[in-house]
Amino acid sequence: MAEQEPVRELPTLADLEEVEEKCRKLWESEGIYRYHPEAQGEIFSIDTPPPYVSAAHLHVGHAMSYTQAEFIVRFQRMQGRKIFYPMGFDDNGLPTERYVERKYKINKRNTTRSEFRSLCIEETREGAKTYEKLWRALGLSVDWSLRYSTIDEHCRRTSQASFIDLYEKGHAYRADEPVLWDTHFETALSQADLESMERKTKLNDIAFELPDGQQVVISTTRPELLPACVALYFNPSDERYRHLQGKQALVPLFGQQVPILSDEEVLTDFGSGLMMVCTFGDSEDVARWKRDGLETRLCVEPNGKLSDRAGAFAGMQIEEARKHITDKLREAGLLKNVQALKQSVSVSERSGVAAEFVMARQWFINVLNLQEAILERGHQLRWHPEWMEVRLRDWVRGLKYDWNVSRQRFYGVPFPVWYCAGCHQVVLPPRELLPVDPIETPCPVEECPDCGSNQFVPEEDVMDTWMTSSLTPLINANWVQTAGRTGDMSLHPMTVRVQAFEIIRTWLFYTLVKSHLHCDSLPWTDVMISGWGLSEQGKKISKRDLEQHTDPSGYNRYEPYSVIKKFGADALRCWAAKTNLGHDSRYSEREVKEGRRLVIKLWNAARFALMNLGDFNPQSAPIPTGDRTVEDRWLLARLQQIVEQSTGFLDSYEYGKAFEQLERFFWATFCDDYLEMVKDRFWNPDRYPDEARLSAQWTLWESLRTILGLFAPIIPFVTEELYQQIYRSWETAVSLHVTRWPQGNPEWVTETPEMELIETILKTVRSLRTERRISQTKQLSELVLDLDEASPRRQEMIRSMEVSLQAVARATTLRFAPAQQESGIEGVRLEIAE
RNA sequence: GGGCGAUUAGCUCAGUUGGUUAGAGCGCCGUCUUCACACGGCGGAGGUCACUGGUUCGAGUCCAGUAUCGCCCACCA
Repeated sequence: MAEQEPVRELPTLADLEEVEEKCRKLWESEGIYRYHPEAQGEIFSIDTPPPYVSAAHLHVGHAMSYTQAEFIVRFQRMQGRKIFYPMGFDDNGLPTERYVERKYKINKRNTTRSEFRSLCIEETREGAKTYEKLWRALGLSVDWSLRYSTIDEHCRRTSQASFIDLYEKGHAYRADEPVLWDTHFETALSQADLESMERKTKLNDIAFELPDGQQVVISTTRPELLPACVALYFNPSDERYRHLQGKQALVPLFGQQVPILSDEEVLTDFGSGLMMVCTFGDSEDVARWKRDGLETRLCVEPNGKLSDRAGAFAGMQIEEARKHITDKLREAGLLKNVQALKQSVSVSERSGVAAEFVMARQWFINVLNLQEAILERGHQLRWHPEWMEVRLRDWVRGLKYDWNVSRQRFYGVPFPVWYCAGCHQVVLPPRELLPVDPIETPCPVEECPDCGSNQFVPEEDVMDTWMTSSLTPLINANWVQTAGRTGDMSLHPMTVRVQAFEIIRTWLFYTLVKSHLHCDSLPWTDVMISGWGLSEQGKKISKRDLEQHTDPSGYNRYEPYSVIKKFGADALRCWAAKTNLGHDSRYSEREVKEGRRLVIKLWNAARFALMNLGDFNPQSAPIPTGDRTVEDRWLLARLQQIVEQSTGFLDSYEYGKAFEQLERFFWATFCDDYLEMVKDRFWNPDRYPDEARLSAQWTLWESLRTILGLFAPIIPFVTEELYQQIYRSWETAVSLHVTRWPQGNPEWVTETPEMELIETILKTVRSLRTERRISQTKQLSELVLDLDEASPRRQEMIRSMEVSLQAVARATTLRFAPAQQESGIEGVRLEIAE
């Protein structure tokens, strides 16, 4: 125990911001979030999303999901676990590149790789500062010494080692195939980079000519792909076209001959029942091209313009070409019909442009052959909430392609690969050289082991950003053994992955794949999936929302840092705590204000307690629970129940339920009822034996301390300050957040049947006061109880509780006499007098 | 077209394994200020628990179906 005297008075709460700042400084200077590898105990480690720093349009939704995870961290820390809580930043990827492109008005074509990269690095550094400032302001109990950035040396080494390991184990392959392509960023994409979008389009019926001069009509939404047309298909059961089997048709405007083939999957009732297949309009075209060995006639260039194959239309963008080709067909009388059609198309998630197919040589990771294994892994995880698992299941079952990991971009981790100029053999560097950039580093191998050539070509592509972020558990566990980094493979699998639902198909899925392939294990044992914070209207908070509501004072109601400035981090956290895990939540400033009210109420309740503890010595012998007054035992019994429930809820990630019942208990039971009942013992000490007053003091002292502990994970700041002001000098822990989670006391559970009477009388008297416009705190001259019709047993019980009843009514005297008002207790009537 | 989630008081939401007159906060109405807090206390009004059937002694809670909203997925060219 410390030497200093306890604070015997709490000031009124003047400045919340100041209190929070004080706590931040304390936590930092005491290093209470530090991970201690050498300490004893069970590890609780958290794999938390490294945000895209450049997409720095932070809103309260981000604050919500990070905070929800952090409630659990604080709880587990107080449970005595060794907390490993790193924070990462994801600097790779198209979001960063797009941000830089827009900010500096540059693109892939008019800048150099190194210039582009340095701008990205600069921007991400700035972005990371904004995030770190917010996370600290929010009170996230992150160990900042464990931070990583997906572009830093350790992460590059880890991703490159991952690639090499996968290659050596035969899970990575290079293939020249039609790949999903983003014509804006001019890079390949993977299936996970797509999202589907509804759009209105036109279904065009176009006439093709047969050798005999007859016409057949096909239906297509993409007439601009006529130059790429390689076949027509009909359904073999379709009598209209059966006679065409094996014949050739002439493509209008472009003149190539294409075979007419049949396929059972062609719908007879869609359009004319005759479809054209191009290289490539969609994934179905790709499938038929592969299956039937169709010709390859690409007409869309990587930049989204039509190639020379399109003749007069070459150089036009797709949309533009569509219009011109349609016009031309119409002029020629070959456009037989046009109808509106609603269509869902795959677009690139990052650029929003429709995905095309382009032939390109790319690196792939085998995932199609892992579907069963990953489903099994997914099932081994403990999901919170459980129903989120179906999102992974649906995604894995719907996989169509292996994972394309090549990106024709600048800002990302390079492939650690050279190719032999002679025989194209893949050449990999030894692991100790990692990370490498093959563009800047000469190939470490002198001559090709296959052909002896000493000329090598570097791989110029970078890896998909998920190649790195899928490794966060291995980055944290220092799988590649980077010197000087904290963490080792005892951390893998980690305890819990926390993230929102939309990246289950990417981050969660790919991470499962990586740990499965590298370590034959799960990456973590638990996953905690949060929902989204939405606008008041229930919509995704957009960049425009953030910009529109900026008022001159600099306050923006969706911007978490200004919310914290205005209402306090504790208040914002309360809002996050009110949303059940996995559910979206409409942001509501009202709810944040409610949180602030709770913080203030807590302060004031503590202030009240302290006012009555001036002569209390916590080192004296406690009064045994059994010897305390019925009110005190009643409070303690309820508190014990709350302790047990809170613990159970938080253990199963149900912070929302824990908070809800705790808040209700604190406000209604502790403040409104218990504190009111206990006042009389302090205001009129002469009516009570010393033990009754001491009983109240012990109960206040212990229950307030317990309440602070229970609230600590949700509202860490104000509870810390109260701990420091009131309890610190009597305890050893430097911070509330490294004290043990409240255990309560099994002895607190006692039966207090009398309290039912007291509560009933309290309610009735309050009601009468309100009805007669008497202040609740005003001392009444008299409480009259009429027991004439009560049972002898009840009479006896009531008479034994005179002091309590008088106290609860705040009456100077208690008299038994006839009365008129129903008391709520059978056979008992009462009356009050001012 | 398939899947998941939601539908409970004016608003935002709780309602554990089906069990007596369905809860909270905000808002509203009324009222109370020497003695923690008016960012407070007390009292009150307000709900055919989306709809239709079914199981049951009994359903907001279980089953089937319908509708509306949101999200995810899906090749109808």
